[in-house]
Amino acid sequence: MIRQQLAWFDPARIGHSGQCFRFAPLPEGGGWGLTARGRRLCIRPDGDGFLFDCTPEEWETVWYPYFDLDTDYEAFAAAVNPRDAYMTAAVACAAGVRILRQDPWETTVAFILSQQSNIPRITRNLEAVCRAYGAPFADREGNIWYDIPTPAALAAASEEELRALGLGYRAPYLRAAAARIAAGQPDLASLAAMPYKKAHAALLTLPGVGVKVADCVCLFGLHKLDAFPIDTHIRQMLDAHYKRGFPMRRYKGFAGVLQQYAFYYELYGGKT
DNA sequence: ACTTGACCTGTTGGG
DNA sequence: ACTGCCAGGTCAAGC
Repeated sequence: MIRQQLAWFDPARIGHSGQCFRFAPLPEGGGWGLTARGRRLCIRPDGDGFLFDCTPEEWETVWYPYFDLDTDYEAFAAAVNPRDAYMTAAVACAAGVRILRQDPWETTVAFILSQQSNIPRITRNLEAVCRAYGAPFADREGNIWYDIPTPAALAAASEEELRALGLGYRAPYLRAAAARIAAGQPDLASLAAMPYKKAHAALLTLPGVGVKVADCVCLFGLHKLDAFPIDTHIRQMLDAHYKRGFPMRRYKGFAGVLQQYAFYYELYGGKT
C-alpha cells in the first residue's frame, strides 16, 4: 500500500471517461478498482492524496507509466485558447483526466466491441470475453480476476461462442481481427514506434476496425496524442461549436487529449 | 469518391 | 403490451 499526491489525477473522472472499460467503482464505494496489464489495482482517496494497493516497485514500473504521470496535462489545459469558451468549459469539466497508456491489443478488442454500442454494454461484453477466454490470476487477497485473452485464444473461439456472449455482429470481426494479430499482421508492438498516420493505416486493415476505432486504438492504446477520434458525440460537438473546423494546428501534438475532454463534457455536462 | 442500409442486442427508454 | 429508435461504426453495394 502506498500513498501519492498527484497533480491532474481524478480516478473517478478517468473511470467514467470512456477510454477504459475495466475501471469501475469499488462495490464498497469510495474507491476505484481496475484490471490492466495482468494485474488488479485498487485506488482509495486519502485526504489530499490517494492510496494505491501496490508495492513501490509496482508503482514505479507499472502504474506510474500506466497513468502517464510523466506528462504535463496542466500545460495542455493552459494552451487552450481562452477565447474558446466551449473548450475552456470542457477542460474545466474534465480536469484530472489523463490518457492512460493501455495495452494496444486490449484497446483493439474493446473498441471493436464499442461500435454502435454504449458504455455499460461495452463493459459487460468485454468482461464476458475476458472471463470466457482470458487467463485467470489472483490478487494479493486471493480474489480471481481475468486478463484480456491473447489474440490466439480469441482466434480459436468460434463465432457462435462469441455471439453467445452477447457481442452480436461484432463477433466475427473480433475473431478475424484476433487471427490477424495472432499472425502478426500487423504486429501491434511495432505500431507504437510508428508515426500516428502509419499506425492508423495499419490498424485500418483489420476487420471491424474503421477510421474511428483505429483512432481510438491510436490514442488510447498507442498513446498517439494526435489521434482525434470522431464519433457521434464529437461530430455533434464539432457541428455545434466548430463550424469553421477544429483548430488542429493550434493543438498539434495533443489534440486527442482535448477530444477526450470534449467527449467527457458532452457526456457529463456540468455534473460529476 | 460519395451515399445508403444492414447488422446484434439491451438490469434499453419513451410514447 | 407492443413498436420504434438509439447506442462512442463498419462494410459492401449502388450510383
